[in-house]
Amino acid sequence: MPGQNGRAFSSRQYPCEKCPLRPLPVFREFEKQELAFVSTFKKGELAVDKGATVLVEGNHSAHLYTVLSGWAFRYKLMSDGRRQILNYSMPGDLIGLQGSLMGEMQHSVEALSPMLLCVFEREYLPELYRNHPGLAYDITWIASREERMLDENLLSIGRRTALERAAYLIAFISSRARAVGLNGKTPVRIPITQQHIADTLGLSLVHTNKTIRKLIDRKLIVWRDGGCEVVDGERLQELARWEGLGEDRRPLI
Amino acid sequence: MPGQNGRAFSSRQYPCEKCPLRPLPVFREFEKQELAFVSTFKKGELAVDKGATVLVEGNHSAHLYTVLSGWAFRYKLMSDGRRQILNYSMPGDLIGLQGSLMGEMQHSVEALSPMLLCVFEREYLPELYRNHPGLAYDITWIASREERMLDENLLSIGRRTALERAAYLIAFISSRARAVGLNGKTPVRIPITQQHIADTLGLSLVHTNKTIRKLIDRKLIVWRDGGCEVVDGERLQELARWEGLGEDRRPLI
DNA sequence: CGCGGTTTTGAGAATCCTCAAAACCAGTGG
DNA sequence: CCACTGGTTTTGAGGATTCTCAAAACCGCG
Repeated sequence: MPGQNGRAFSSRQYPCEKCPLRPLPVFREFEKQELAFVSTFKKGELAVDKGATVLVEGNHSAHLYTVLSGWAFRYKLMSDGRRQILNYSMPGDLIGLQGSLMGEMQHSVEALSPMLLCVFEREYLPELYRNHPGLAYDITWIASREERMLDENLLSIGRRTALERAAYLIAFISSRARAVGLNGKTPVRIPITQQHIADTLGLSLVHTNKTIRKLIDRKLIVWRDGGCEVVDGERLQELARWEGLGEDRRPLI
Repeated sequence: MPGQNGRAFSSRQYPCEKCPLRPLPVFREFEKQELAFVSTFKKGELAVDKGATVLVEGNHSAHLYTVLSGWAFRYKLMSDGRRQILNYSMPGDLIGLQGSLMGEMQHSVEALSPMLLCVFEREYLPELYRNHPGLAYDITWIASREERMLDENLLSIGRRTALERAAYLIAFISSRARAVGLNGKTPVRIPITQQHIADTLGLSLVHTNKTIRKLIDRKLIVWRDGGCEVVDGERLQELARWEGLGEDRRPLI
């Protein structure tokens, strides 16, 4: 049943055994039985359009997703409309864990590009914890990784200057994208607008624009096709005074 | 062996069965066998002085702690000394989970007051996951709760005005403290300096002082004995445009 | 060509910063 | 009891950053 509300449920297309992400070197090897369970845990796939809302703050979601392809962002709104983007999601990332654990979503998620999501049933989570301690550990690990990213973002918004912040954000997203193989011969195009950047950095749109322009003028990034590409990641990272991702292999649920 | 480095290891004083925190209504009931395991999981207690560093960024910690009493804060430093406080810890909170899962600590923790900590061995964590899925779930839940708090803090720093931010922070800490029964007849005294507040809100000390003063002048808080007390939590929350904690019962490891 | 979304520019105003010094306060030692 | 000390809070002032308002330019798309 395609098309409703920017969503389309498809029957499964990628069986977990042939997951296009799993072979990537960032993801740790899985036991055969772990893979088997994940496979039963997976209910199907969901295609969402660019701009579609995947999860809504305040809702009680029955599902949990892993991004197969595409980009999204997680955000919170204040009652008067102020928006804060909390983090970005890209292939391999889990979406909606907080909601699955705590009942109610405390943030919303919106697609930045067309996406393909693996859908998992929240109600199988207890079984996962009962019978697959390794996977349970992985899920905690993933939650902890998100926490680490938030720590870093908090440091950034709280203590970096506008220019450093912008440099950090773009270097950060680009590093993560690189880790999941989103760089072909040409660098990844990060599909965000300056409004998204502003809402991530805690700056106004106007000032964000002037800041981004500096990065462009210094030839650290380019802006094209409604998105941004990193030209010189090294200098970007240096400008941000950022130590880098420092991530090893990680699990993929 | 008391005294070294502001720490003192004591043999166990509070057996888990007589935990002074567990009876509080915020904490969910535990199964007998869960309690038994937590009891074996607990290695002893650690007393730390005010100002002592409990965990250091970059270190590989063998332990995991639960706060029995006292206050602490979690923070990150940039190479040039800028500090960002990420969150506060109070009785019932777990400390050092990130380090236990990911190997290396990505933040430091410092005591705001004398503290008593329950010490757990990190190496028993796999056993916990293997034999106590309920507790494993709880740990993930706790990680997720921390993530939720960080989301909220990020929204605050990114999108609230200085006055709203200060109001939010104090209302937030005070709500959490109230939940774990830190309010006697008189309101809790939050043992922080304005420098801590500045480093949490991402503001300078001078501006923080002027902002806090407004809260005092409006009789929303008082400042005394080197700390702050909430006078009117309702109006504080309203001023911050904050929805409140909205927390149900939670596990206590 | 017209349209909506996005980026860019300019300008004055508000917020927030740094620097610098004073006031305050608890604890320490004379 | 008093002076001294270090940490914390307070005040003032000028300057930098960032904001809001407003409008223009740009750009892909129907």
